[in-house]
Parts: sequence; C-alpha cells; structure tokens
Amino acid sequence: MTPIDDDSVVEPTQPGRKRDPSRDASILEATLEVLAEVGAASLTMDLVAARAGAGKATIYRRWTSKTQLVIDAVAHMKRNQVDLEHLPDTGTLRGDLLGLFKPQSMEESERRLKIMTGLASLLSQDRELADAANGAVVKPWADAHFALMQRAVLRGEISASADIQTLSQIVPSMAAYRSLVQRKPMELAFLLSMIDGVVLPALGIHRFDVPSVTPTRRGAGGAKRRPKP
Amino acid sequence: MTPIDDDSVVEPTQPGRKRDPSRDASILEATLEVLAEVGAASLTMDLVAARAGAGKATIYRRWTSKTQLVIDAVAHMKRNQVDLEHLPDTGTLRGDLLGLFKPQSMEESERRLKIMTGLASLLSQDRELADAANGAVVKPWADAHFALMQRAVLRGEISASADIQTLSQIVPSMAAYRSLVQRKPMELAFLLSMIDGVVLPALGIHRFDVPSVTPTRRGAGGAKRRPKP
DNA sequence: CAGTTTCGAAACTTGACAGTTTCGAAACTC
DNA sequence: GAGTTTCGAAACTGTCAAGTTTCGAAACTG
Repeated sequence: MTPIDDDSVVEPTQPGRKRDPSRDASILEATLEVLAEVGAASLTMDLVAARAGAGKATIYRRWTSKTQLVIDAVAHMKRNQVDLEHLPDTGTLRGDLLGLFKPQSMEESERRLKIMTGLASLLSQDRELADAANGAVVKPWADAHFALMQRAVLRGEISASADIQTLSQIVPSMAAYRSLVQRKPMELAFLLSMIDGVVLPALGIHRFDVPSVTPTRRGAGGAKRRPKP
Repeated sequence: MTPIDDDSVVEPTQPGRKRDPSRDASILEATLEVLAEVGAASLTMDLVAARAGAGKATIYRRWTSKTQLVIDAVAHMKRNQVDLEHLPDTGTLRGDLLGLFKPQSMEESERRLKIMTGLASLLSQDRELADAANGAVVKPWADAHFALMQRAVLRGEISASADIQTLSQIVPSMAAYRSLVQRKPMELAFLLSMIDGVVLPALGIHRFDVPSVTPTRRGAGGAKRRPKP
C-alpha cells in the first residue's frame, strides 16, 4: 500500500465531504482489468478512470503516480489467494499438486499470469513492482507447493534430503516464464510434463499411476517410453 | 533480419555513394549496449544514434522502426553463441553442465540476460520480439543442455526414459525468470541448486562428487548434503 | 447557512520521443 | 564535372499521455 499518506493520525475531525472508500476498490479493480486486457504499456489513466467510472482527480487524490497505482493494484490482488489452510489432500503428492489446479483455480491462475504478462513493460523499470508481481503471482503458488511437499516428507512419501525449497519454485516460475515470454496459456499438458517429468522424478518418485488423465499417451514433449535398449 | 528491403536483386549498378556496411554493425552493437544499460523502455533512437556515432537518418534508412531495429539487434546477438560443436566433455553430466559456465561464458550469459531483462517492456507488445529473445537467449542454452544430456544417455549415465526435452529447459528458463523478475544476477549458487537440486536428481543421479568447488560448504539455497539416510 | 472537501467530467499544460526533413560534405558512376 | 546517394548533425513535426486545473454538484461540519 502506498496511497498518498493522508491525515490518518491525530485528527480532530475535518470538515467537508468524506472520501468514498468504495472508489478505492473500484479503481484498483479497474486497474487490474485494464492491465489484463491491454498491458501496462497501453494502460492510461484515462482508461482506468473511465473503466472505474471515476475522474482522474479522484485517482490522483489517492495515488501519486501511475506506477504507484499499478503496484498497489498488484499487491491488492494478493487477496483471494490460494488458501494455505485448505489445500488438497489426496494422499499422494502427485494428486495434491494436480489437485491445486482443478476448479476455478485454473482460470484464476490464468488471469494472474495474464496480468503479470501485461506488467512486463514496467517490470524492468521498478524493482518494487517486480517484487510485487513476484509476491502476488509466483510466491503464493510456490508456497503452496512447498507446503504440499513438506507434507509428503512427513508422510514418508519422499526423502527428507530433497531440495524442496528449490523444487517448489519450479512449476510457478516456469509457468510465469512460459506466459511472459513464450505467451502460451496454462495448459494441463504443460503441468503434467513439469510434474511428471521434473518435480516428481527429482523427488525420487518414478512410478505413478495416471488415473483418468488423457487416455491417449500424454504428449509431454519428449518423454521417451522405452528405457535403455 | 528485416532491414528495409533495398535493391539487392537485379540491379544495374547505381550511382552515388555506397552504403557503409560498418554502420550496420555499429548501430546494432550500440542498440544492444543501450538495451542492456537502460532497457527498451528508455531506449531512444537519439541515444542509439549518439552511441553509434551515427545520424538518425542513417538508422531510418536501414530500419523502418525502433521495434524492427531492436528485433534485428536481438537476432544479431545470436552469433557468438554457445558452439554446439565444441561442448565441454568432462566425462560426467554434472561436469559438462557446470563446464558450460566456466570462462567468459559466465559474463556473456549475464550480458544476454541483462539485455533480455531490458527487453521486457517490449515483450508484451510483439510476439515476434518475444520469440527473438527466446531464440537468442534461452533456446541455444537449452539446446546445449539437451545435447549434453543426450550424450549422457548414450554413455549410459542416465536413463533413456527421462524427459530430457523438458529437463533441458529448466536451467535456462529459470535463469531467465530469475533475471527478468527477481532481478538477481547469474550466480554459481543458483546454478548449483538447479543442477544438484533439480536436474540431476530428476535424472536419477543422487550421488555426485563436488570437486574443487567452494571448500566452504556451498550455500545453494537448500541442497542438503546427505542423500537418503 | 457558510465554509470545506469530495465527486465525475472535461479542458488544459507539458514533456518526451518516434519519425521526417534539411543541410553541407563526402563518395561514387558515367 | 554533372548528377546521385550516402554520411552525421541538427532542426522540425506530430502524437500521445501523465499529471494539473477547473467546474458545478453533492456531502459533510459546526
């Protein structure tokens, strides 16, 4: 949060109309929408104002600059996050990792990644913004993976010597890179090749059932079937 | 390459001063320098012209727009690339992967990643540019990893059933993400945690010597020393 | 009610920069 | 040498959008 630091402290009641808190939410929400649609480069304050049904003066009364607004908007989306409380619990790590991706969670991730992609143009300008994006999109996702892996360790499913810290970042980071540079959307095939081709093997899990997923030999992009000839 | 398509074909000799081919190189080189220093967002044609010791007219005689110039510059840096011909050959995959990073290759990668980071602002605008960046920075690196892994398969060091296609992309992509979003430079510690914590374990290699690398217990962000207890 | 602040809307100011054009000098063809 | 194209430098044009100001109406305080 970095709104214009108003009179929040010691204040003997001020005259005049009060600020409408609903405007804050509208503006932040509009910012995220525009961000996802046209990207930060083409995001103009007029566009945001129009979308929020607000005047530019109202925006500049709360944020000092476009960059600050965007940073705040990105941080704002950290809410509605993956609940570290109720993570999937299917009994196997593979099931858990895939379970993270079932319901609306899929399109929510897609949305976040889209916003991050649009953010690209500002990432190189502000370290602060880059941190916010990382913290809002990749970090919580990695945290979830970390928690799931930790549980798998306790359960005895995987070795305690595995480098869980590093491995938990693979899927989120690769997904972000993929979205950012390669411009490909979230796809199950990608997830599967990451989980089955990288994460699980690295954790020492080489045999796993593939229940109810694409009966036609998954095309993870090169996983050979036959071992040494 | 997308210079203004001049009279290259059927041409009966033209009058007038000839184009100085050395200007092309100067301009492209200057573009890359500026790109690495201030990023594409703050890259102006005047800046490039000044750096190259050229006039803007000279630039616009060869490229139609800033974007085209940048795309060409990025493609231009594909030269001086990792030679797929003479890759390191140390006898072990780990040695080979690390060997890719010894000499000036380290700072060259650093430079490329810096350029890519600066490029971020345009990545979201042009798919073409994003492809060029991916092709110039990440792709060749991944190709090298792929070749090294393939050799390890033939040598019998790793199983042929491993998803080499996916695994060869891990290090380059993660390095790019790291540089792009987290703004951290290339570091040996990062490489080690990727190779020892992810890639090699995923290939089924769990025990490896750590010869002549940081006698003081490497702090690779979590790679534990002892394998399964 | 008098005074103050907020609101949305719209007009305005300003700086930055992509792309053009102009200029005088050099380099080339015939 | 006449005509043409290139060169670097610098002046010029045009657009776009960030940020500011103004306005009339609403909302609040005392």
